[in-house]
Amino acid sequence: MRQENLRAHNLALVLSVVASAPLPPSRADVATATGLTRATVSALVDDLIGGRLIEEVGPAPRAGAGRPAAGLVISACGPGGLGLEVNVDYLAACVVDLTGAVRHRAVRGGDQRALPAAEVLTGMATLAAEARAAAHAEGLALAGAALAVPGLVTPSGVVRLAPNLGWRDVDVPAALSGALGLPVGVDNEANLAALASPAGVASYVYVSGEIGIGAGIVLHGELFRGARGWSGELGHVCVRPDGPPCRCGARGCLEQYAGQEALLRTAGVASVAELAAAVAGGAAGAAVALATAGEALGVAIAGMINLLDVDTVVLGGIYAPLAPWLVPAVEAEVRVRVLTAGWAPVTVRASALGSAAAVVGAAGSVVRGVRDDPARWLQRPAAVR
Amino acid sequence: MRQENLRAHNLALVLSVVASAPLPPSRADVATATGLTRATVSALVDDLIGGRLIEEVGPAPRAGAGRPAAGLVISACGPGGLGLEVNVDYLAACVVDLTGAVRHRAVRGGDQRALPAAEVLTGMATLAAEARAAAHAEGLALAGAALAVPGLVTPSGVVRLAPNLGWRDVDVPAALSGALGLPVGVDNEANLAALASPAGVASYVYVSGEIGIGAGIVLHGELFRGARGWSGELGHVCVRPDGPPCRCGARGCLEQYAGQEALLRTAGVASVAELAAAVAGGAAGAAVALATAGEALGVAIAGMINLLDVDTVVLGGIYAPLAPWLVPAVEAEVRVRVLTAGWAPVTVRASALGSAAAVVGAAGSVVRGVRDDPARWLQRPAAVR
DNA sequence: GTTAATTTGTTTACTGCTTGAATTATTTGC
DNA sequence: GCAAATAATTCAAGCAGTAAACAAATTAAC
Repeated sequence: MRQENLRAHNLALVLSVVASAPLPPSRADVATATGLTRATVSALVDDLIGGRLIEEVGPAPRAGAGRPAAGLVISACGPGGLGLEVNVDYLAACVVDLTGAVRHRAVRGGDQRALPAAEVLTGMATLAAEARAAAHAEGLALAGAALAVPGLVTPSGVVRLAPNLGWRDVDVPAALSGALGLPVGVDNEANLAALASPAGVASYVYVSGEIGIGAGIVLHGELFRGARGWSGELGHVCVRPDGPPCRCGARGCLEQYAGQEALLRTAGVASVAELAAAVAGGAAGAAVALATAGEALGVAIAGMINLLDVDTVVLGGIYAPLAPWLVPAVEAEVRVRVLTAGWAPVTVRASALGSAAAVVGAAGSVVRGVRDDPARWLQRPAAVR
Repeated sequence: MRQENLRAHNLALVLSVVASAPLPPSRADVATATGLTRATVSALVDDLIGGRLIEEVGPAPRAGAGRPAAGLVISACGPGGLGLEVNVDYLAACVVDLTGAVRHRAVRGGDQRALPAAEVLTGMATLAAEARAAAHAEGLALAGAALAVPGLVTPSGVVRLAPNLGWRDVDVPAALSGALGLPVGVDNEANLAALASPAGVASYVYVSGEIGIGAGIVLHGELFRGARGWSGELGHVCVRPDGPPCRCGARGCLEQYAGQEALLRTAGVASVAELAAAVAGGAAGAAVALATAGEALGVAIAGMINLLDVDTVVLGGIYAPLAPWLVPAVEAEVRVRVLTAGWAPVTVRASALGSAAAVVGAAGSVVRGVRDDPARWLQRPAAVR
C-alpha cells in the first residue's frame, strides 16, 4: 500500500458516505462520519466535485445558528454504466447513472440460439451503440460496460461455456471492447442480477430461475465468487440422492425438480406465461407442478441458509412471476429445515426488477466499480470523461 | 483511513510476506514482493525487529556475486498466544509462538458437566496460569488468550448456550480476563478448529464431527460467520427430504446419517475407537455403517461445494480417525455431484491435529491477531511485552 | 592478488497526504 | 447591530514513502 492508495481509499470512503447517507450530508458531517479532519474532507470533496462524481445542493433549512451547510449528493450527470445482456430469446441494454437510477433501457427479442456467437455479438454491439448515444444525449459519460450471460465466465471475461446459447470459449471483451470504445466486463447473469437487488440488506442470496438455476451470493455487500469463481451452482445441489438423472451426470439435482423444463413438463404447458395463467385460472396440474417445484426449491434453499446464515432470499428470473405460488412452499420448508429459523427469521421474496435484473445489475456493476475506486476515474484524461 | 493506518498496514504486509515466504527472505526480497522500496522496507523491518516480531538469521549461501543478504524470519521468542478449551470431558490449554509452533500443551481430564460454570472456569484459570508460567519460562510474552467452547457465543464473548456443558449466558471474559491479566476472546470450537487447519489454502471448510456436525467456513483466509454468526450448520442440511426425523424437527438431516449417535448405532458399537478397531478388523457391519455415513456426508459436502466453490475439505473431530474409510465415499459423491469437479479438483482430507485442533486454533487466533495488526503490539508499553 | 562487477542495505533530499490551528464566511438569537 | 455558533478554507508542520546516491560485503575475472 502506497501513499496514493491512501488518497484513493479516502476518496472512496467519502463517496460511500455521501452515497449511503439518508440526507445530503455537509462536509462537516462527512468529516465526523469518517474520522478525517474537515480540511482533508474539503480537499477530497473538491476532487470529487471536479470529477463530477458528487454535487453540491442548496443549503437545507436547519435549526439553530451557524453558517448553513452545503449538502452533498452523488451526481446524476457524472459517469454512467452500460449494462448488456445476451439471453436465449432476447438481447437487452441499459444505462444507469452514478446514483443507480436507470436512464435508458432497450430490449430486442429474437432467438439467439439459431445464430453463431459472432453474429449475436454484432447485434449486441449495435444495441450497445444506441444505448451509448442515448447516454450521451442525457449528458452521461460511460465509464464502461458489463455483459450478463447465462453461463460460466472466466475472470478475464471469456465465456467458457454457455450451454443454452451454444457458446464455448467466446472471448467477449475482444469482440465488443474495440467496437464500443469502452472496457467490457463479463459475468454470469445470476451474479449480476444479484447485485441489482440490494434492498439495504448486507447479506442475501439471489436465486435465478432460468433453464438452469443459479444463485448469486452477496455477503457483507460483496459478491462471493468462491475460490475459483464458480460459486452458487444451486441448480445442482442434491434434493434426492436417488432422484431422476440430470444432464450433469448426477441424480436428483434441484434442476430436475424446479428447472424451467421440468416445471413446464410437469405442468403440461409450453411457457412460463402460460403456467402463470393456468395456475391463476385454477388448473390443478399447474398447482401441483408449482407445489413440487417449491418444495424442492425450499429444501435446497434451506440447506444453503443452514450453511451461509443469510437472512434474505430473493427469487428472480422465471420465479419472479410465479412467486405468489412458490414463496409459501419455500417458506414452509425453510421454517422446518433451517435450524435457526425459530429465532432468526428468514425473508423470502420475489425480485422487484423481474427479468430486467441482470441488465440493470450489469450496468450497476460498472458504476459500482467507479464508486469503489473513484481515483481511477478522476485520473483518466479529461478527454475521455 | 489515516496516515498511521498506512504504516500499520505496511507493517502487517511486511510481516505477512516474511511469514509466508518458503525461505527466509532478505529486505530486498520483501521489497520486490510488496512493491515498496528497499528504504521503506528497511525502516519497517527495523520497527518489527525492535518489537521482537521478526529476527535476522545468518546469511544463507547463495549463488552469484553481491553482498550477502540477511534472512528474515518470524521470531520464535516474541509474543505468543494462549489457547484454552472447555469441553465435555476435559479442559485443555496450549501456548503457541508467533511462528505458529506449539510450545506448551496441557490437558486435564474430568467430566465438566457435573460442575457449575463458575467452578469450571476456576479450574480453567489455574490451568491457564500454569500455561502462562510455562510461556514465561520459554521467554514468550503472551499477547492474549482465546477460549474454545462447544456452543453458541455472542461477539462479546458471552456463551449464550452450550447444551452439552449445561451452560447458558456465561460471561467468560469477565470471569477469566481479570484473573489472567490478559484480554480473553471466546469462540465456538468448530470455528477455532477451522482456523488451526491452514494448509496454505485460502478457502476451505473444516467439518467437525462430534455429537452434532458443524462446519467452519474459511473464505479468502477469513472465517465466515454469516449474517448473524450462525453459519456452517452442516449437520442439518437435508440429505433425504423424507428421511428419519431429526431432533431439530425436520426430516433427513445429515446428522441422522453421519452424526456420532447414528454412526455408532448403525455399526452396533459403543465408541468411535471401537468403531475404528472394528472396521480395521474387517467387521462388515462397521464397514456398511461407515459407507452409509460417508455417502450422506458426501451428498451434503457436494452441495456445499456447489454453493461455495471451495477446493479443500478437512474432516476433523471423530471423522479424523475414521478418515481412511470416509474419504473415499465422500470423494466419490463429490466427483459425481459437484458440477465443476471435472475441471476443478476438490481435495478431501483428514485434520492432522485431531482433537487438539480447537485449542491450537484458539491459541493461533491470538497470534493471528498480532500478525494482522503488528502496529498495535509495537505501540503497547514495553513493560507489558 | 588486485580490481571490477554485483547485490544488499542505508542515508539524504524530496514529494504527497493528513493534521491542527488560525482565518474567513454566513447564519441565528438577543 | 453585535455576539455566538457553525461551516468551510488556508497554511505551516509533520510524517510516510520515494528516488537516487552511497556504503558495505561478497564473487568473478584478469
